[in-house]
Amino acid sequence: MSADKKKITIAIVDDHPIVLEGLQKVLMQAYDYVSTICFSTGGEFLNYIKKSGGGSDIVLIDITLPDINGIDLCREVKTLSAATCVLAFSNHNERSTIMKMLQNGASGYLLKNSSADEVVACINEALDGQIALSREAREIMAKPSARDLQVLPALTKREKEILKLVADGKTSAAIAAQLHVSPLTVETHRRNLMQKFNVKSMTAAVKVAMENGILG
Amino acid sequence: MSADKKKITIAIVDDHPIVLEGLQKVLMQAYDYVSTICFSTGGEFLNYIKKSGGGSDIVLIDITLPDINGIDLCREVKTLSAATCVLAFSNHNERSTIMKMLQNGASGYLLKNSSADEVVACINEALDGQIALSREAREIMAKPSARDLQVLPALTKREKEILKLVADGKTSAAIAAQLHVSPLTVETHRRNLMQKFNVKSMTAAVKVAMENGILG
DNA sequence: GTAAAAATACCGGAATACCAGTAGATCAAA
DNA sequence: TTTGATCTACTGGTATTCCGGTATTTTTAC
Repeated sequence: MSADKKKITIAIVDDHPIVLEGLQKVLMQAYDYVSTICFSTGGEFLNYIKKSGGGSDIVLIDITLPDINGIDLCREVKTLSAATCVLAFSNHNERSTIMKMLQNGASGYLLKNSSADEVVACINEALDGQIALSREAREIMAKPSARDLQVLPALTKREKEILKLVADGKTSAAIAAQLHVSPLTVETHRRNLMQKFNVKSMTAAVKVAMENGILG
Repeated sequence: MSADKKKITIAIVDDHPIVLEGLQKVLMQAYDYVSTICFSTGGEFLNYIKKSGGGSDIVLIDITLPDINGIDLCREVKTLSAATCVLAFSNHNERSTIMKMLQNGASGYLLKNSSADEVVACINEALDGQIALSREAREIMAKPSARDLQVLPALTKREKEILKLVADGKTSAAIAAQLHVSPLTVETHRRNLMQKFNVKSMTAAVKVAMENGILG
């Protein structure tokens, strides 16, 4: 892989100083003409884009950040500066997370356990206009589990509210009293919830909801 | 802080090559007389201890490793080589995880978002024979939440089995048939489960169990 | 302004879960 | 070997959920 002749700018947004150090070291070794610029929060990077007018060629974004999640940050970056290639650099190995990043305009996804070579290879692919996934990310995308394909039911506000109260062990009567509605209404919501989750009892509905982070 | 005159050996066990690079860079800058040695699995490090007879002065261990968890690895390291100071270097910010590491003989706990200075300071403290916690780890230890203090009920094999089936939406009759016992027995287990979790319905029990990773 | 979605509400009845208390059988550890 | 924990099982009764179908009102969105 020949080094790029024109100077490229790589930004890194990660709140782990040690990771910042490691990436900088790896990138300096791999590229002759590169400048790296580090940020520990999403806000700092967005400010930089606005002030510098254009931003970096590449940005590596951690999913977990102190002020904003990497998925939303990715969308904002692409809105402000469409030319910037966003690569996720994260520990999250859920298929749904990778999907969300790509949906929001990311050019690729790197698991944090990627080797230095892999990181550099992915950056090159991204610069080349391709979608760059690290080895493990590719594997995750290749074999979706049954759970990945299961479409989560869209719950209404009221349904979520009632689901939470049911999960707290409250009876329909107690919930009705608390929400100032008829117990019969609560019963209807329960039934709709079970239908949406495609389960036979609220116990199972709570389990599925917990698995998918809808509750708690 | 004056640099140590005698040569110290720092081992790092982490399956993230970038973190390895970063730590190496930081340690090289901070210490004149230091040699670092990296491992990406717990097994590799244990082999190294056995072969080298004694191991390193300090070892930084990630909690999440491919072959063994950092807590068990810590215990094994201390058994093989009591003189080695173990420092956890992890993303896990649960109070219970920090407690478990300390219980198993760790000399300290560093969150991965620690600064380079903090890492060096903690290593020095550990070398000095003290317990070294990073700023955030100290904060976590200082204010335990209600959930941290809540003692999880110890469930028997059978209880776990029945809890899982209940969470799948099965009725007592169905569970009884599956396990070849009386439905009345299943009812008794249900009641004991609710009592242990201190909740009023199995729905709530499932929620608490899911929150604490008892259920898949 | 109108159609779709959501929230509300009802009936009757069957199924199931929850409650309180008790107790024999089994098995592992002290 | 005896004690404690676990698993098993029962009686009898009450409370609650779940099922089916239906329908009005309020919000939301195009």
